[in-house]
Amino acid sequence: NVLHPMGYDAFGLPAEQYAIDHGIHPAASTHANIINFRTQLDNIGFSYDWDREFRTSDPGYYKWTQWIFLQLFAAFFNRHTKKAEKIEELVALFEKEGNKMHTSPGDPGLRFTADEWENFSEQRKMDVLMDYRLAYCGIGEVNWCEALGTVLANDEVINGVSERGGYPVVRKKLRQWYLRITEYADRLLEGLQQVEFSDAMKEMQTNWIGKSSGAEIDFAVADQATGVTLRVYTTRPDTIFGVDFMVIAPEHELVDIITSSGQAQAVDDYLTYVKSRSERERMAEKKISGVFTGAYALNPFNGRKIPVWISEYVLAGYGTGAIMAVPSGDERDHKFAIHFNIPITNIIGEYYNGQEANPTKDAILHNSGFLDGLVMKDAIDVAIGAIEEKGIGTRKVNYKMRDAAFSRQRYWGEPFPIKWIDGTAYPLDETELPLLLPEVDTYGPGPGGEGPLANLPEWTGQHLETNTMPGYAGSSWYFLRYMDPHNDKVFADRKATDYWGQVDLYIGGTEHAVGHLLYSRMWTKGLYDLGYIGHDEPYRRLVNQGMIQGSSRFVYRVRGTNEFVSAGLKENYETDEIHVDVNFVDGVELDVEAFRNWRTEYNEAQFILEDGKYICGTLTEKMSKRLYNTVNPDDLVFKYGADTFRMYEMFLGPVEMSKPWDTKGIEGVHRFLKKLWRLFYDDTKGRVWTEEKATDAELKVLHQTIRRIGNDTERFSFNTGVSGFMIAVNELTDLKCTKKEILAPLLILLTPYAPHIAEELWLQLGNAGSILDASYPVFEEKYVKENSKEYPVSVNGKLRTTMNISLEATQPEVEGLILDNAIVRKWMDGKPAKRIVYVRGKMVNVVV
RNA sequence: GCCCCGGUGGUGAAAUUGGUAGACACGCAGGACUUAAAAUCCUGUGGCCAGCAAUGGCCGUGCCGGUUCAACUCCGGCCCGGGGCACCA
Repeated sequence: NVLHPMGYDAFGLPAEQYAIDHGIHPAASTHANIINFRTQLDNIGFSYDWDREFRTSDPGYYKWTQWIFLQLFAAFFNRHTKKAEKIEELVALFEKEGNKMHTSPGDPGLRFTADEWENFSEQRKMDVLMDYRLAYCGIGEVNWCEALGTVLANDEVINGVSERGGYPVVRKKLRQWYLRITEYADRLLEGLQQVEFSDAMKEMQTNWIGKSSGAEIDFAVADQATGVTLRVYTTRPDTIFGVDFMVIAPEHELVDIITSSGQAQAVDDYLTYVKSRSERERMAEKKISGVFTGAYALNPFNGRKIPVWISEYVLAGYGTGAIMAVPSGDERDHKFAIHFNIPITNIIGEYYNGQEANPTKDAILHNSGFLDGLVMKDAIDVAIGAIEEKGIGTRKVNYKMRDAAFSRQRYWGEPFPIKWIDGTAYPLDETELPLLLPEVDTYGPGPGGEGPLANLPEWTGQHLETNTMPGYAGSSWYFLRYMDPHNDKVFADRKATDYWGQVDLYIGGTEHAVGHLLYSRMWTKGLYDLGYIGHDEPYRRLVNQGMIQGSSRFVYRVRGTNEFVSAGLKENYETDEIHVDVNFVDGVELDVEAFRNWRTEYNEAQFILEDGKYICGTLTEKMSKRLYNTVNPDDLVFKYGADTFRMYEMFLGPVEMSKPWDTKGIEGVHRFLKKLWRLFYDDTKGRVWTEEKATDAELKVLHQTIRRIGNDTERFSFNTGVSGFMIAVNELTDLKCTKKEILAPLLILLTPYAPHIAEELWLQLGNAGSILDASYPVFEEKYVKENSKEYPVSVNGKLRTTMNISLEATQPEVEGLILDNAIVRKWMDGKPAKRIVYVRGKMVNVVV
């Protein structure tokens, strides 16, 4: 019993941007695109269960996206039980014992007793709770994209520009909603051990989470009022005697406090410089820069004075925003020391060559006080022990992953079910869901960096949140909705989600590694913790399909002219490269006339040919309309039929592999299907299949094939599976085997590959019942007769017969034509039909 | 810079995990049927050498070494291509 659904993730930035660019409402453009997708999917003959179809932009769906958001809003992560729990339970604990057992993830320094909690104002209580919630609102540095007018998640920013559109992105402090995914860091890591993802995928997620263990250490700052300490995070406390300087991030809170008067101007200048640099510049050119604060920290073990510097290579957002620099062991620290002439202490003896840092853990420590003589990897624990004993630090685990930005200043997304009263966010009641996305006339940004909803008086009048949720909100739980798509009482009935359980097989691209796949894993864990579903990993097995790439063609226009030079001669001219529609190109040779007719500007184009031909340049790149290298599956389906098309795609190679689309070889697959057909029906003799008993040799072929294709299917090796069928058909042809006993079982195996032909032959064999799922799209079928001999000719799989046979009408024309002559003309290699007759339900007679 | 994944005929690729490398298909060459096409069928097709021939020999999975009776497969070091991360202490 297989759940094979399809639906549309229709909210989000791309859809809205497309709508803005084309001046239409996103709901309209989304709808038009869905209609188009559906037609193409049907054409290829996918057996999706369309009864379960939905769109994430439907109120009936996003009602539950909002509902799940409210559950996350009303939950916190209990670090002792390591799971999400209801926020009321936390409130009950606060009332009993304050927060001593549950420190605030958003404000780690916050401590209060039960009495203090009682005396907090309503607003204060809500503020405190906000710092615990799994979905929370806070002020944070975010990736702000001015051109898109919105905040982007880290994974939506590539090299300092937006993934969508390539616009500049800057850091900006804004009020934002977040998901506290960092609380799930360990669970997300552990979960990877029980799922079947590729090593590459697991590694991407592991690196993104970026768990590291070490220690936080407090260094006293010299000549300061008592109590001023500098807290650093390090994974290598064993190197503490090799610390030659400290570095704090430019945004660090101690910058103002510890900077000496003598260095004030220099520090000020440096901070100005850092501010002037965009995120992009910082990433592009990693210049060594920094400034001395004038202050010194004290090594807690030998009292040595260590200069404190400021540099942008230390990130404010990671660890404590401050590091202890060990130049002999860390490349960046080493370069910094050399650049600013800071003396380097060697603590690893001959492992350090004076030229470059050595990050080894195998050296024996020198110049290291009580750690002298220990191997570094053993010294780590010894050092942490001493640090904890002295009360100047603790063992500490850190993660690179940050909480996920969850709000967008856009229109086309789920509205937050949140009301703001006196600066405090209150959830709407469940009965108020769905909070409908209002109609708007324009999508321009609202005042003060707010979203378009802020322009609506009836919206802001109700104090509703003006941000909307990001594109990944709806896609974070849709697989659960497929299990129970029409339920209007709950997001999915527990019986349904328990029955279907995890997604057994998930097919998707690696681009989702650190986005969708991480977010949906977190949502699943949250719903599991709160008792709404019975499993905490959404996907049991993930397969990364390769991408079919486009093969682009270019023409070369001589600059400033309307003259085009063939690729082989272009070096002799100064030319501009122009993408040309691949449909005008046969291989690499341009159809000059088709090109002239393409656009009016080319009507008068002149060509400089080589050997009488115009040869185009080529490049393999992603398939995109913009690059004119798309192939429309409909055309190939029309020419060869859906079955040939499907089978050829499988035959191309392993599913995981990307490759340029090339129809070279599609004839071979088409020939296979025709050959298979001839085991059942002969061009001249008509029906040839029989009820005879099979021989041992024939049974051997059948059973070898069952085994081979069974194995190939298990291994996802569809390309070799296709080969398996070809071998079987060749062998059966050699044996002249036309026996139903052998052929019928093969049709069952063939069904996923060539469903229409398999189905039609199955029925022709007189078998009861369909081998296809009832939801399968059924195409037109034609049924022709020649001299009263019957020829079923599959139109689903579109096997072209030899058109030499002359066909006669056997029935007068009747009602409900499903074919017109234009279609038949293409079918019949340009020959028009004399008459098209619709008979016997779905059957059609065609006369040419 | 770091981390993954690849590299096999003219082409797409197989090789069930250490056991006859190149299955299957495309392309190409030759042949049969046909007035001729189309369709279909048959034969050959990694390279070099010997032979009229059946056939035989040698070399071959990016490069160089190693382990093994046996290596596309395992180990070490390079080269090239694709993808990911990017100052995370």
